[in-house]
Amino acid sequence: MSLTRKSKRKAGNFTPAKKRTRLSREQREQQIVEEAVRYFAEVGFGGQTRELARRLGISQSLLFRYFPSKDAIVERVYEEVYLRRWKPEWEDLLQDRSLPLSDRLTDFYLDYTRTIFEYEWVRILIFSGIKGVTSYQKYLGLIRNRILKRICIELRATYGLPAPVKNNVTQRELDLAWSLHGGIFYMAIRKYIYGVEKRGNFDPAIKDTVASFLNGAPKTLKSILK
Amino acid sequence: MSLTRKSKRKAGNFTPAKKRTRLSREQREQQIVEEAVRYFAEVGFGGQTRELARRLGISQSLLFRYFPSKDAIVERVYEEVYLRRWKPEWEDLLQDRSLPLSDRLTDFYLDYTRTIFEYEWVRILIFSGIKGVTSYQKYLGLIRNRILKRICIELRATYGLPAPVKNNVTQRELDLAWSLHGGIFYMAIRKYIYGVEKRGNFDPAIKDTVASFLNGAPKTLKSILK
DNA sequence: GTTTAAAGTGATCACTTGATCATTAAAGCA
DNA sequence: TGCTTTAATGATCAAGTGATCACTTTAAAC
Repeated sequence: MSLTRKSKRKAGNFTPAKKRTRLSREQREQQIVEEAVRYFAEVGFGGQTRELARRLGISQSLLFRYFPSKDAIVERVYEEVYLRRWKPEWEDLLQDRSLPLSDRLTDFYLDYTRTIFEYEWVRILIFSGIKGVTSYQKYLGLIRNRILKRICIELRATYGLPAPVKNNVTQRELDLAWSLHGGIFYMAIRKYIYGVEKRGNFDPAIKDTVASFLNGAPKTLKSILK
Repeated sequence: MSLTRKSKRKAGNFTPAKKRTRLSREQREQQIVEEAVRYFAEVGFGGQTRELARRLGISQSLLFRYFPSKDAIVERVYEEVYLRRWKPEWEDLLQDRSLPLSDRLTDFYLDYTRTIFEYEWVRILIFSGIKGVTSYQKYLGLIRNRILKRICIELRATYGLPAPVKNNVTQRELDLAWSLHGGIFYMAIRKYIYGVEKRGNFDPAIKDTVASFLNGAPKTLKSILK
């Protein structure tokens, strides 16, 4: 490619019969955000505004009429991805003692992974960790406090161990719950980050993992809690 | 800042008494690689050659006398990080049936994590996944074939299950081993990617995780293998 | 001390990339 | 239909960014 910028400009002679589509503020913004999620999930946050605009079929400058900067778009992408995917009913399900714990845990992880195991979600989550963004740290806080802590409490209740004082579980218990969670989440990493997993359905693997955890953790827990 | 590029050049009048250090080809190359590992681990592969040169205290152009392109530097960083950390003795340890399997598994994961749980290693591994680099896919292949498959075979031998034909274990068995591995590896991700873990020593968590796995997996395995 | 091979540098190129702004053109309203 | 509002655009700026190359300097060989 040897054309200079200048000659490129001059070359634009025949106008290719374009018609501007004029959307409402809200519609266009929504459209930009959706495409930004897709685009940045694919290429990372190093992606260019020009390419994003091209995919949207709009001019690059229009992006800056909706967002003050690229960073603002990125910030919005986080929001979109993290906040829209938390189901409060997960917490209820986990502590519904009318069901066996094995059913609760299995159902939770089947639904959790159905919600989370998605190309865009997993990749943006990893990208944001790398960029040092705190949104995902907040998200991990939710997992820890709303899910894993709950799991520890229910494990104690189910296997005849003393209930924790003021819901304070020990670090070692929590670590055990993290290893369950991490084992399941790592399936998503293998699939969406490394592309070494082709299958779409992890349900059998998840069921086995939860079953194995429930077979083994109680004994370990008992020894942890003396 | 309103200086143009041109005026900036002209402004360089007093020379700050610099003395070039002249190293041998091998020494300088080694130095560049080492700093590149540190630098790219910190900021990702989007980092600039100018900044890398600044950290090395050399001119940016010198980098291109040692590597034909930035990509070549990146490629070298992968090599450095992946290939130098595989210990063949791990495979021997895992199949040494004179030791109880629980000892073998625990010792392996304690040593594996001591080798791998390092800022540079974990971050570059994640970056390379994002860039679609195949080196890490190869690495995951090693884990799968040399470690996890071995673990499945030893589990069968230890718990009186039929040995696999030609060392071919089932997908479900392998998934279970992956969930152990992922659970442990996810600790590193939480620490080095998300920075939500401050402690340096994961040994107790690893011991508990392995113990819990060995308590629970055999029963699940038996049902998997009918 | 001189010579000289090669390590090292500064200036510069060509291109990229986020951001700005004067201008253009759709759509709603009179 | 003409008027007004504001969504949308193209050209352009300024600061990067990887890469190149003619020239400079160092340290080992003689």
